[in-house]
Amino acid sequence: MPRAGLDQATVTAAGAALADEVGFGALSMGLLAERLGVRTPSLYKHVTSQADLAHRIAVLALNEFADAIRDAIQGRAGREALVSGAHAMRRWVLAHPGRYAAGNAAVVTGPDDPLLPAVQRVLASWTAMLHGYRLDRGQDIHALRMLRSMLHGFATLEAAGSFRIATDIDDSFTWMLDFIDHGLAGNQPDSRTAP
Amino acid sequence: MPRAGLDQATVTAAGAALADEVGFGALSMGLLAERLGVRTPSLYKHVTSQADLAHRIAVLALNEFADAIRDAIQGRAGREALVSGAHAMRRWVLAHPGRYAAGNAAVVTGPDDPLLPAVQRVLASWTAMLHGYRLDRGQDIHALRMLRSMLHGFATLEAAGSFRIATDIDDSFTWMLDFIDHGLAGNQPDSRTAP
DNA sequence: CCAAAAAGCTAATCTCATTAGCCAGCGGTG
DNA sequence: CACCGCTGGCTAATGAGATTAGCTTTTTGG
Repeated sequence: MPRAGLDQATVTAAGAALADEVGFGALSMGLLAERLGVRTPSLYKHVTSQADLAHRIAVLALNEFADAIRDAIQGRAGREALVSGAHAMRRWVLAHPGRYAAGNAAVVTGPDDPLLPAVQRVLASWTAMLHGYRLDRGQDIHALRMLRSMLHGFATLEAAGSFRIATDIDDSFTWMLDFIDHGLAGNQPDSRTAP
Repeated sequence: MPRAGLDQATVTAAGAALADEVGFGALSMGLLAERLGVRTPSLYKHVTSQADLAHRIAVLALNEFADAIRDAIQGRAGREALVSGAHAMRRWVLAHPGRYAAGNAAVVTGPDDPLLPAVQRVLASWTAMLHGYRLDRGQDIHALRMLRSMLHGFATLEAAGSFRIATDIDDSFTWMLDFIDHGLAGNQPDSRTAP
């Protein structure tokens, strides 16, 4: 019988896809093996452990995530960049909840962990976007943390189904971005939208 | 030999304490049993399953969480209430990471789930706090969602050790609360603090 | 003091992750 | 074309955890 022809990348990609389908927490070696048409122990020829698999999925996920945000911010500035980037992030998380969870659960293991550059890429995009607001020195780090908190919090709460009231969640997200934009733009409500 | 004298409440409380110590994810029936000086199967005389235990911990946690926020907001309004409540929440999460994780992982199972009133209590406190800002009709729900996203996001990122830069995290938290307060107060930076 | 309910315990089952050891397909070499 | 070594897949076995079954003994109401 011919071999399945798996390799690290294939197994990782399949794991990521499966995590999106069944939830990162429900991802198991057995389920993944079945999905790949192989017996469970065979997976260990490509990943050293379930933790290793999870880490590889996280690296893959964070790079895709970084790509999505970078592309959404490209060529835009200020409010445009904020809104585009934030919506891209939200869309990506809703489309890839398992990958997002894997990325959040991952821990940097050492100085040459490929997770590190992936994380940096995400932060670099947000930082570049914030530069458009020309904040005072020292405010950048606070604004970045606030932005991350807000977007990450919104994404996880939404993914967890914690927004239960009927009011449209899209509206809340847009409202929140407006709030941030106005605040960052220096409390000058209409300065950016007036003709 | 005398009995250990356990009951549901004791087991749940011990489980919550253990979750705070070792992390909610590392909580196991065996570890809890050992902590209580009993054999693992004995726990099943008090909780029906590990999922049941986790749910009970979540209910306990959310009620304690609600208490902390209610107490912090009591007797204050506007910025005072926001800052006090937010700091109380942050302090509570840092002191009880396992409980907080249990509360987040919990899912409402039915219409008479005791988790429901606990969640409502938390939301009610935040809603009451926001009333102090006299927002326009329809804005409340958006502001509430933004507040939850921001605080939950900050708390989870901080608990996960995701804020790695040296800059003081306390400062970022305070900066974020100022940002929110200013925005909610209607983009009138000094209207609330001027004599 | 007695009987039933409650709370512990041991032994056994099941699900998973992981390891050990065997065997066959594949690619390159003579 | 036959051969060799590596690699990827397989079966069998181990070990941690959750959970269940069934037995025993403390507790408690009468």
